[in-house]
Amino acid sequence: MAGGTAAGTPSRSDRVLAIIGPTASGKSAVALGVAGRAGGEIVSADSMQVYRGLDIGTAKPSPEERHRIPHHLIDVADPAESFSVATYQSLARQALRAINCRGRLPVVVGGTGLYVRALLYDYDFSPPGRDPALRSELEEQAGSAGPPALHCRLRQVDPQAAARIHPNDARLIIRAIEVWETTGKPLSSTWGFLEPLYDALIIGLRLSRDEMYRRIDERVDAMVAMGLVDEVRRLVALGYTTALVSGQALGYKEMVGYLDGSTSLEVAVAAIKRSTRNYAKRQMTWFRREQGVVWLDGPGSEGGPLVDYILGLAAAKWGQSY
RNA sequence: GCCGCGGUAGCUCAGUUGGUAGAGCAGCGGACUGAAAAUCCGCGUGUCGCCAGUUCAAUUCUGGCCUGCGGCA
Repeated sequence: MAGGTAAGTPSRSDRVLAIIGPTASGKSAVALGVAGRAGGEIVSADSMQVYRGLDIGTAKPSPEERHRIPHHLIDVADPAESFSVATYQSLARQALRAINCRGRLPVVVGGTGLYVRALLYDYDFSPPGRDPALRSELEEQAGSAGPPALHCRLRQVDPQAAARIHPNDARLIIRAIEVWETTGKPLSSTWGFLEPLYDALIIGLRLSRDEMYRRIDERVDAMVAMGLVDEVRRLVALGYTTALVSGQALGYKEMVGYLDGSTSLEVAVAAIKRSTRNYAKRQMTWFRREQGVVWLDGPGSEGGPLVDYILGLAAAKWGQSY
C-alpha cells in the first residue's frame, strides 16, 4: 500500500518548501543554504540518489553536508533493487510528516519530476506493483508482434488509458495492461483531478540553455576528476549491471562501455555529457507545466542571494521569520 | 610527382541509371501515475568542394582546380 500508513498520511497544514529545476541548476546548494538557515531538513526527490554506492555520478550530497543538515530519501535502496515512485511516495510522505511534527521545515529538492508531483499531489498508487512474470511475457509480445498490437489489446480493456498512451510506448502500455490483468480494473480508473496535499511553496530554478549545457559539461568533467571511473568499476565488480534500474543512471551506463574496452574514455565522457543534456531538456519539459511554481534565475549557490530571497518568500507565506 | 578513394544538413554517412536530395546522431518542441537519469512522439533547403563545358535541365556526365586520406615513388 502506497501512502496508506498512518505515519505517512499528510496533513494539509504540513508545510513544505520544494526546490525544483534541471540538473546542474544549483538547487542542492540553494537547498543547503535554505535548510541551514531555516532549521530545515532536506528530502531528496531523485530517482537515482536513492541507490547506495551511486555517489559521484548522481551528485549526491557529501558526508559532511549530510552530517550538517539531515537528508532523507538518499541511500534507501540497494542498486540491485528496482525502486519505484510508489515506494518513494510512501517514504517521502512519512518523512514530511515527521519533519513537520518536529517543528522543522522540510525542503524537498530534486530533479525527478514524477517523484515531486507524486509527493505533492494525491497521485493514486493503490493498484499492485510489478508482476515480473506477466511483464516479461508482455515484453516478449511487444518484441515479436510490436507495441501497437499490445496497444490494440489495451484499447479493448481501457480505452481511456489507450488514448493517452502512444501505440509505440511499450513500457507504458505494459504497465496499463498489467494493472488490468492483476486487478480487473482499468488503470485509468485511478486517474482523476490531482489535489495538492501540502501547504507548499514551490521554487523553480532555471538557466539559459547555453549556461545549462556549459555547466553540465563542467560538472561531468568534475565528476571524472573526482573518481567516477573508479566508482563505476567498483559497482561493476560487485556484480551490478546496466540491466538494473540503477545501472541506467547517467554516467554509469556510458562508463561501462569504457570499462569493458568498447570505447575510449573520451568517447564515454562525451556520451555522458550528451545524455545529461538530453535529460536536462526533458526535465525542463516536465517542470514547465508544473503549477504554482515561482521561477527564479539560477544558478543557485549555498550562500548566494537566492537563499535570502527564498527565505523572504517563505517568511511572507507562513508569517514567520526564517 | 604518380595511382586509388573521398569532399552532400552542426557531425557520421546514404542517394540521385541527369529532372536541385534523405537517414542516424545532435538541436528544438512535446507527452509521460509503479524502470521516470526510464520510455515514447513531432519538427530536415542544405551555394550536394570550386570553376568551366555538354544538355531544355547537372549535385548526378566531361575537363580543370582546390582539399582530405591511403598506396607507389
